[in-house]
Amino acid sequence: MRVRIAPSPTGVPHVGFLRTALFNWAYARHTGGTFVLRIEDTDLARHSEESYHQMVEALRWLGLEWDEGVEVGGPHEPYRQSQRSALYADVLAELVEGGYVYESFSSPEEAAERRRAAGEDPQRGYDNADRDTTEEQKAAFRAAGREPVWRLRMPDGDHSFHDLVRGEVRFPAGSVPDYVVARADGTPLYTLVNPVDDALMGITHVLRGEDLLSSTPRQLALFDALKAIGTAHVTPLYGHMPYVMGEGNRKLSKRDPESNLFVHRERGFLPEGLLNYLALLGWSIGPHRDVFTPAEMVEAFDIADVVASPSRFDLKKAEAINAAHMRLLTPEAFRDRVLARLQDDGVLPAEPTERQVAVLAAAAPLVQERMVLLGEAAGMLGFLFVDDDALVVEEDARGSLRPEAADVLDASVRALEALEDDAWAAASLEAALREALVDGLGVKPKFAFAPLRVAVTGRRVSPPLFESMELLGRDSALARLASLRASLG
RNA sequence: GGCCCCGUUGUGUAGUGGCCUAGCACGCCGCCCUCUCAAGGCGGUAGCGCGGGUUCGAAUCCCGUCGGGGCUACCA
Repeated sequence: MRVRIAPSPTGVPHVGFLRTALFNWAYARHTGGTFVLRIEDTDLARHSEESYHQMVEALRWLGLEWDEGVEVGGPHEPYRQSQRSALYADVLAELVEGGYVYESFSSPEEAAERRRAAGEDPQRGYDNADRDTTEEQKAAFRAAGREPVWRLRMPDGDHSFHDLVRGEVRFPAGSVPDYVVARADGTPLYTLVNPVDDALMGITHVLRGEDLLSSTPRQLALFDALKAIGTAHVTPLYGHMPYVMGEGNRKLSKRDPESNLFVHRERGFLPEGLLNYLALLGWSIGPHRDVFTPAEMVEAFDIADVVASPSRFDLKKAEAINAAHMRLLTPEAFRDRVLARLQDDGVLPAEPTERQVAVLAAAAPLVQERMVLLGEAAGMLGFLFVDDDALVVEEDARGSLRPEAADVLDASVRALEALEDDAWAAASLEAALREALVDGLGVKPKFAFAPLRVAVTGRRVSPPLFESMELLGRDSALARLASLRASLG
């Protein structure tokens, strides 16, 4: 079993493509087959090296490692079409020799005109009229300075095949015209190159996007010819993945930020979280369950279980799945990922101090089930790694303060200062503050602790207050209480 | 226009003739818990596009219809 993905590096990595890549990868891993990465960069005008690197990076970030292909090599090198021109020229020559392709001099306008003259819809395209052009006519065209393209002669009759996800698909005779496989100058088109590479690389299953469904009869016809000339030995089975939709009723567009894998990474999705969500777009691991690991997916995945109908990319659901994966992480793994993210965000240095490492280790478990995305780490934990006088009290936090905040802070400071140094721990802090504020001032817990949270963390939402104060330490906590108190006048 | 694909609550799905008074998850709403926010618990909201068949029985099979999408390049 050999599958491949063949991205055209013309943009940023799109989640729809990545979902297709994921299904290919999972199927290969499930069956013990081989996953190939080939780059379709025949259209030099549109592809970019930067985009190529992004494709590779995106696949690796998601953990979709390929067994053969660019960067890792393999028995069918090279894996970039732009470097395989000689191969295509050979195959084209053999197709010409075998009479499977022919020279076609009609321009699109001429074909349309003939359709009109015959009373047909000109939009039906080329009409196979050049199949019988005589050598004399060809000579005349050439004498007139005209150049032909090469077209594959489509077999007569209906074209049907068994799609791995949709079942039997049939195209009636005459609905698929002979199509162009190479330009006049011999440069091959995608229509030739894609099946030729699949043939040469021994691809057995082509799992690709639904947009290619209607070109399948043409590729199957080419495969027949390739087999006849000895280039292909097996015809792959085809399966077409449904679209990933965006807002409204349209495909998730390249211009839609949600389509860009890197914006999700930047926001702090876990690779396994996003992978899990992508898998849910058209596949289900089973009833009553939708959170699973890549390994569990590999174990369960079968292309036959992919649904045929398009699905909408739902960021809310994606985030919920990611949140579940955050909680699934071991505390150590979670801490490590948070550390890396905090470093990326400039909250912690590349070489954190022992103290910072210790604080993070103690703090991470406090936020593991409060975070949906890694990107929230800086906001949730930043207060632990900032100097007291540099703490920013956010606007909405300050705005949430009630009139009794000053009294609460005063009482808190008094109670806290009375606390022995070795009693500076969450449980005793809570006991002391409850006594002073709830019992002493008669303020409801909800309102008693809010000003403290704002003072200590600068935010309305934070890790648990007493644990936070313990981590911060006595001096820092008291300084922040005093600071907010002073700003209240 | 032609051809192709698709059609279960707002979203993703389970469902392959009786287990379906259609399950699960996300979302949304409410309640509980609670130092915030989460997490967790409980409850609620909302669906088989429509019309005909076939059958004792249809979300499941057939036909039609409507709706949506795609393809229809000397792009990939």
